[in-house]
Amino acid sequence: MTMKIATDQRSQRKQREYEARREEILIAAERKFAQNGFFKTSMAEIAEAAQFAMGTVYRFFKSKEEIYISLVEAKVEELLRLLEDATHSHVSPQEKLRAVIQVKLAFADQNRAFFRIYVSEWSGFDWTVKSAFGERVWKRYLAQIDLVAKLIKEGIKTGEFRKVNPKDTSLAFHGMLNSTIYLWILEAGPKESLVDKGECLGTLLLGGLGSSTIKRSM
Amino acid sequence: MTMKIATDQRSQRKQREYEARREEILIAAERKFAQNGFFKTSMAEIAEAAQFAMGTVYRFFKSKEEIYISLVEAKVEELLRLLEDATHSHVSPQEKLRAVIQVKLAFADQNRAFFRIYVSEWSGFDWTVKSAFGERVWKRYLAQIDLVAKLIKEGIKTGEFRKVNPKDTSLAFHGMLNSTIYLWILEAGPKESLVDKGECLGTLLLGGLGSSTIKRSM
DNA sequence: CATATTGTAGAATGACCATTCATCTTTTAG
DNA sequence: CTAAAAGATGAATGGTCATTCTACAATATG
Repeated sequence: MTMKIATDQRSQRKQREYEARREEILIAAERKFAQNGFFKTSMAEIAEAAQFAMGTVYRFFKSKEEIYISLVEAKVEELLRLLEDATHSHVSPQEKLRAVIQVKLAFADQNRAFFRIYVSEWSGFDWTVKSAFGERVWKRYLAQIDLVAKLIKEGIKTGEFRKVNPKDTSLAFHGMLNSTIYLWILEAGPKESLVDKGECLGTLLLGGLGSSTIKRSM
Repeated sequence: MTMKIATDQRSQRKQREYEARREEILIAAERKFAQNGFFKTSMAEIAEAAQFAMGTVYRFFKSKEEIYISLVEAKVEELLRLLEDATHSHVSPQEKLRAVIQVKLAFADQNRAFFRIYVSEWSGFDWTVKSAFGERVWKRYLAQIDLVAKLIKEGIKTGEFRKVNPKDTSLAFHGMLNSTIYLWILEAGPKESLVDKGECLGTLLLGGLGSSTIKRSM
């Protein structure tokens, strides 16, 4: 019996170590993919960056594609979850909208390397990796759009927002966010804070560019 | 002498035919690249689509990369020129902004296949093809942003626009446009008109989402 | 019409890289 | 300590192209 327990514990440790190694590979791969993209990153590079031999990497992932998929999918899901949470913890549509901005920008701030991949893929992804995957990621993106579209619809109902097409507007909103994030990734060293731009974006979206006296019900 | 002229004319025809063939290859390549992206399009496919043998394609372009570059660069330049023209033929910043929207959407409408490439590259391009090129294309994109940023600055000066950060706002504006274009490319058959969405985008940008009474001087 | 020149063809070459596998090393367990 | 088992290794394999090259066709020239 004691034997059994000891064995259990040891295999638990094994399990943990396995996960840790897997994680290390993912992190190394994230760095490489962000640097050179999917096609121009070789398994040899990934293995080297993770400090394993190629064969070993294959013990953890059955293909290069699988690494990529694991990477992107995990993060996309995390982001979506964060967004959902954020919108649950606010009441007015306007506040929710601002929360979405904050969450997304903060996430990008935290996951710079990943976003480098994601933003360049969200648009043209289907042709990169098998489409079953592309579709799953795409679904998540549409879910984000939907989430915001619902907010907008809600706001229209309460009279807080003008009568617009919710989906188109949500889409435009995401475009605003993504382009802001992407330029920041390309240009900024860690100098300017991405999150700071959220305030401006929120105001722009809500109040528009026109100079007619704006009532910003903060 | 007559000889000379005849030869000249013949060589002119040759010249024309050369250009025409080159063009044909570009068109075929555009279709293929839009379909499968840069990496997953082989020279064999391009050659077949253009109805030439591979060796022949290489008489016109020295590499696959060169085909891609010619393709994207020509269009990017055209778009930028169109945008510049459009902004010269209007007076108020607001009109100019709406013109930008119209031109860009109309261009996408006309160049569906190309935009499929462009929008997926504008963000993550550096890793696809040599960066000297990536940079040139990127410059054009920044030029678009600058163009609009200037409009905005102008509008702020005339009091027509609110006091915002012109560059950030311009960036957000382009994000709106690009995401709208891209979803349209992915989803729509030729059913809905992209250009029709321009009206909504313009109004959203100028008047914002907030329900405060908007004065749309349209 | 003959031949020189220019254009076309697509098979052969060579580089690259994901994946596999025979071998070596470490860990486990009796 | 020692024989299995499990893990790690990186050279070898095989497939996929971009690019080149040699042979073939069309066109120009005299």
